[in-house]
Amino acid sequence: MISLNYRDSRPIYEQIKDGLRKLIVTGAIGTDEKLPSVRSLATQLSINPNTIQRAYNELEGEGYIYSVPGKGSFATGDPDADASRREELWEKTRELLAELRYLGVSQEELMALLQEEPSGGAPAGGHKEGTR
Amino acid sequence: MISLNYRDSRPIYEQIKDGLRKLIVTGAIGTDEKLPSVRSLATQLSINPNTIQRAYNELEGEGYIYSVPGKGSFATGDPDADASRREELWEKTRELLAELRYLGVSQEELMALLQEEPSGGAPAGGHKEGTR
DNA sequence: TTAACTGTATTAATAAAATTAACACAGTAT
DNA sequence: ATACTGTGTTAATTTTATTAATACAGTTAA
Repeated sequence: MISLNYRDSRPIYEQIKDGLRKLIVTGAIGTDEKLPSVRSLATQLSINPNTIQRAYNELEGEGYIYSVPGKGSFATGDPDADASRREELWEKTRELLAELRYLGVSQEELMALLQEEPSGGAPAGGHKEGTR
Repeated sequence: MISLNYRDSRPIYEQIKDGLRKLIVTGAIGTDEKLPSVRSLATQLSINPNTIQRAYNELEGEGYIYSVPGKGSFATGDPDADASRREELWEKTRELLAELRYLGVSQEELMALLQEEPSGGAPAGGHKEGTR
């Protein structure tokens, strides 16, 4: 489900955050779908539960998941509460595009990337309201 | 020229790398233009020269600058040697787009971002979110 | 040639951050 | 009742980042 790269300089909890977020935004983990429990994921990845909890906690703070004590953690379907995150991503994308252009990527290629099949991901239609 | 954010969890040398890279890929620092010296930038930012050196060293490894002992460090003009970096950025962009879509950004808005003036980076008005 | 720059390198000490460890508490489900 | 679940706390440990103090060699201009 998630793979860790210990040669990566980035902290483990960051890698976990990115991995889970990717699964969520691509739709691999659907709305209100249950994520692995803190302890099970810790066991699976052979790391400390506290590290997982940190990742989950921050993901919840960013609006990507919500947690119900005693039940579990679930993927959020409606993340629109987070406008600053969108601003941040917007700027980051702008910078990435600038760098890609610098590296010789043409406008046509970038256009093609944009037209790519959105990986079955974002639920274009409505979404279900969960218990929140 | 470069600003540091000590509240940011990211290491200083990473912030410096990103800042300089951004200046280079946007053309703010032109081809073969001289970068501030290791010591002067360290003094300017009130940090240790070794930290600057680390940033410069890694940027050189990634092909964005080249250094001449005794003379200085300069921006690279022809970075095409680095194909893996492009691959990495490509994938990163793909993930960013997926997340932006998940956050409700429409294809039209993304298209607009792509059409933006590549150089000055004129915001061309906010990308205010519509009906949600 | 001297003086003041430049990048580079090395080793050690210190500071900061991440990770682990060992628990405890309370809610949920079977 | 038992075994899950998320959450919280405190401390120890490990890893990483940063600083410190030098040194060496090439460059540049006075």
